[in-house]
Amino acid sequence: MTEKTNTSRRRLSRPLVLQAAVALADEDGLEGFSMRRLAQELGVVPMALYKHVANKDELLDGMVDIVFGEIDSPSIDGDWRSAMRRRAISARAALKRHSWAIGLMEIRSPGPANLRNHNAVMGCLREGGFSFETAIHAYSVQDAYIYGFAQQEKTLGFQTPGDAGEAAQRRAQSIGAFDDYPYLAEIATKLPGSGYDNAVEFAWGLDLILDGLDRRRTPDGNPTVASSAADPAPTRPGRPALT
Amino acid sequence: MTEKTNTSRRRLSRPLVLQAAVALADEDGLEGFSMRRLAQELGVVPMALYKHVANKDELLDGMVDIVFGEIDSPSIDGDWRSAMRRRAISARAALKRHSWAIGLMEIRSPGPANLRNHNAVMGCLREGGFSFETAIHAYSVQDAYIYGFAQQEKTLGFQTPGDAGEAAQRRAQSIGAFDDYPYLAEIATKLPGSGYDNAVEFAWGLDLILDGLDRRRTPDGNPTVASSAADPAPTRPGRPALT
DNA sequence: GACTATAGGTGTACGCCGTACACTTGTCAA
DNA sequence: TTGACAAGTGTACGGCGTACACCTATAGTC
Repeated sequence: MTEKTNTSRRRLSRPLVLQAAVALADEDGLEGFSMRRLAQELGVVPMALYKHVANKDELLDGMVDIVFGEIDSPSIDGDWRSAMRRRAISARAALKRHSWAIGLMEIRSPGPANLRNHNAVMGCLREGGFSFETAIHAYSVQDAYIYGFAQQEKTLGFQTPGDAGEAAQRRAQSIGAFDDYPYLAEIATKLPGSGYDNAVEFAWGLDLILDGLDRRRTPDGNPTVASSAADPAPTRPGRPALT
Repeated sequence: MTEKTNTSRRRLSRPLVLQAAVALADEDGLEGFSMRRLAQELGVVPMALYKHVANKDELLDGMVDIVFGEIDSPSIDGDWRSAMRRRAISARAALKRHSWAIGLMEIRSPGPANLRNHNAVMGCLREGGFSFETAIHAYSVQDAYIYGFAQQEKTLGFQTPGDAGEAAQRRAQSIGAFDDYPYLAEIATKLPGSGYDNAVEFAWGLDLILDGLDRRRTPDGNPTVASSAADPAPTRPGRPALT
């Protein structure tokens, strides 16, 4: 089970390499992930990989785009709010499945799935009645929250309600910090019984943000950045008029 | 200017090592940062560092806690909202100064400055009238936003309004994606003239979140998690009663 | 079926990395 | 002056990404 478990025989291909790479990172995290480990997993010598990917960075780009491909692309028609909510929740799920990707989603140079998703988000907001400026803001605040939350969730590393409090308690006690930090102590003692759940936590903040966006969506909202009069969304099917 | 510019002579110390490490990471980023480079910068052989830090991980812990120390700790008395706003803005500033720390703030095991800050935030919320459950939510959504925004800002890498549009344009064009992604194209063409500013952007989302928190702060707010009746904050000066 | 071009797998090697372990040396208390 | 001990040194090991030259198995032609 440790050697060449995967994929019958040699004769690699780029998709096969990418897929094996994602699987390996899912298992071992990004620290355990190396070109040499991946090659071994594929039953091949390390340098063989370089016939299919330019280098490790480019490999990571491809892996990240696979994760992007697992995120719901909102449709342009329909309720912007529920579409955004669905996308955010599916993004959190994807990042939970592939938590090695969390630091990378925004760093690697964007692949096709990334571009498609981002275009769809922006389109959904524009067609949902957001001005250009406000759509940019809305985009920014949502993505910051999604990726930031995923990062936190990865760190704290508890998923079941039971674990949550234990983790907090272990942490605080290991520092011996209860006396100096009464409010942290409150967390350590109260969280265990509170039925804390990361999915609920994520939704709470997400809905707070979506509420706020809805409230700022109206065309008479505050244009915080220089903007001209009416700004219609790009013409739908093809390429918009771009001066 | 490349060799032993720093700190006159040998005779290291832990704070000196940490400080030099932060400086080096500020300059070269985390990729360029290695024990060997740091030792060289200090005019010392690599193994000398290990007399003052246990290993690279522990060194990173110390570096991160220095960054935490540069973040405003909110005071417990006074307006919770302005205190939270100040903390968030100072956190963004610190992460901008030390952008290498962005992926690390939540991963490394917490140091004293970290604990102090987190305790102060929780205290500020509790004394500001948030129920325990809501304070946890408030905490989570704020930190996710702050760290997520910092991550995005680091990636996009533009700071001056001028750069912003150029970066977007360069990005989109390098992919040749204009035709397929009209809404991304809109960003690429409109952002340059819009006076985009990361500080404004950050504040927009931050205020959206703080508005939402204020709206949910009232004691009759929705206790999403199991909670008993009245839950007073921990008694102020010393350690609260913890059953 | 034999021949050959070439895509794809191999072997070796280099310079980086973190750090274990045994050593020398500089400093300060007695 | 001495000697203990903290601090800096030198050497070495295994792992990393990957450059470069090499071999080989397949596929298209006759």
